Amino acid sequence: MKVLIVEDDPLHRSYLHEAVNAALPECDTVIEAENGTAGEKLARDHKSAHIVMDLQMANRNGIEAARTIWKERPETRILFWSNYSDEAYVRGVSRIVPDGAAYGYVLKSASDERLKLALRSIFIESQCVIDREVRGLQQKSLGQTNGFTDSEYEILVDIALGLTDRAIAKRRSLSLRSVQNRLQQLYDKLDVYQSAGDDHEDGRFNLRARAVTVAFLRKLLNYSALERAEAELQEWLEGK
Amino acid sequence: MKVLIVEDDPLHRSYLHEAVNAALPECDTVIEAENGTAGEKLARDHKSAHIVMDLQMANRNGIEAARTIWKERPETRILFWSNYSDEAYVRGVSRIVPDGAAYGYVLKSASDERLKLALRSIFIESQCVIDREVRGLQQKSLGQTNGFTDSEYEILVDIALGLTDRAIAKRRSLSLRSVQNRLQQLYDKLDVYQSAGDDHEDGRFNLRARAVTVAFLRKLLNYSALERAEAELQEWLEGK
DNA sequence: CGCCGTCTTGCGTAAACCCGCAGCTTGTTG
DNA sequence: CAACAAGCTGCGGGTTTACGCAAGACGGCG
Repeated sequence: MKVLIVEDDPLHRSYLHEAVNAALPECDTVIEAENGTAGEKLARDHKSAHIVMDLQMANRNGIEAARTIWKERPETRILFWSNYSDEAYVRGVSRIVPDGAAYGYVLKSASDERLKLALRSIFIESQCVIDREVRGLQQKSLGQTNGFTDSEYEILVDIALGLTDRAIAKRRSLSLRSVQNRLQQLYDKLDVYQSAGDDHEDGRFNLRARAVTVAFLRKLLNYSALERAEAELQEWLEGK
Repeated sequence: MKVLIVEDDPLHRSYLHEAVNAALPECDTVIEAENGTAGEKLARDHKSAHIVMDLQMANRNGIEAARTIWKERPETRILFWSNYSDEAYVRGVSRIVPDGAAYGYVLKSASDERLKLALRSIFIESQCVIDREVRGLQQKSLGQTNGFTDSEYEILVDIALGLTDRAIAKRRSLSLRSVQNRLQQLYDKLDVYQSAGDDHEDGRFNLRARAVTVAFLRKLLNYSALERAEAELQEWLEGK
């Protein structure tokens, strides 16, 4: 058995290396990549079926890399190992995991024990292992309670990118008014109307900009989500 | 000599611990904190004069912590050790360093050697050591070439927070029109007018929102900068 | 001191945005 | 099938933005 480790940070990389050796005696080879691009290439060359992947790497982030890897070989097992459980990441990951694929999401703050368990469960037993904290987000995100619909999230991204209502309408094939409806829905859920109890009418917010910031502060959005969205936008712009 | 290490990640923390021991034989005690809040407390209790500080920690980030520490004891020497050289961080740090204080900014990607050298230079020789890459940003940021004025940066933050023109005017004691002037200046510098060469008039951007995103993608802003700005905003709102 | 560049401010306009009202299309449920 | 909730869309109007034009204000500088 071969395991590929894709991770920026040399310290974490060698820690992972040890953890893999300790948890998987049946693993005879460990290879390492220090960014997403290299990771993709190695995965292809070695036909890796077992990958431990960091999200958030400078060069090309884990989600991008995982996406192309899964596109080529959907049965690949990937354990995501990340510092954060931002909703943006969680959403990003669950958007790209192929049907029935075995994968995992473990936080870096987890104990050695938990990491090793996750490694065995995913790579040997083909089980999905999702960190409890992350799991919570996923639930909330899928169930509607307090969570955001896909269309709400979509429009959030669109205004975050700086599109006008008209442009959004065109992109999503909606009428202007519908776009604005969704915006209002979004403003509602983000609770963007004034900072709590402040009744001065002068301290008003620009809802559109405020919504984006609030989303950021709540980790609904983060840098990597923006980056991806921007790339998609550019693509769309190309295609007229 | 006593050294205080403030760092989230246990791996990095122990790495730093070793590096300090190796670089500074004159150091007899090393204490560790795993977030900003704990760091501040330990610094106070131990009257630490030598600190290695991570930026970007979950609980309370390094800039906040450094600010309060420096407020109490401005002669404290702090070495910032960070993964990133976002302009937002660099700007954040240089805004809080007291006159004549010895401090350093080293990237985590630097070699062992460089880290050790920096430790000695700052703690023993009271020199400032700024990573070359970071230095570049600082220059650009101070010299006007291609960089952003303080007032431009200020208004960038204000729209990022989601304030209306009117609110900004009030906050910064300007007329509405002046605020809008500065905005235009900002839009200019960020080059927010249409995505390169696209002459379809439909693909237009909402300049205000777009500016924020572009700033984010260029790392002029980041999460921690937003967080701080938001806190300041709330303070201001309190004070009517 | 007069010239000049930078910054501030007011006026005015066209466009974009926020949003209530109301008619329609759907999918769901008893 | 009737009833109802949920989402799409057009209309209309009050606000906010973006920005050209032009008149001061302030700070060098020859």
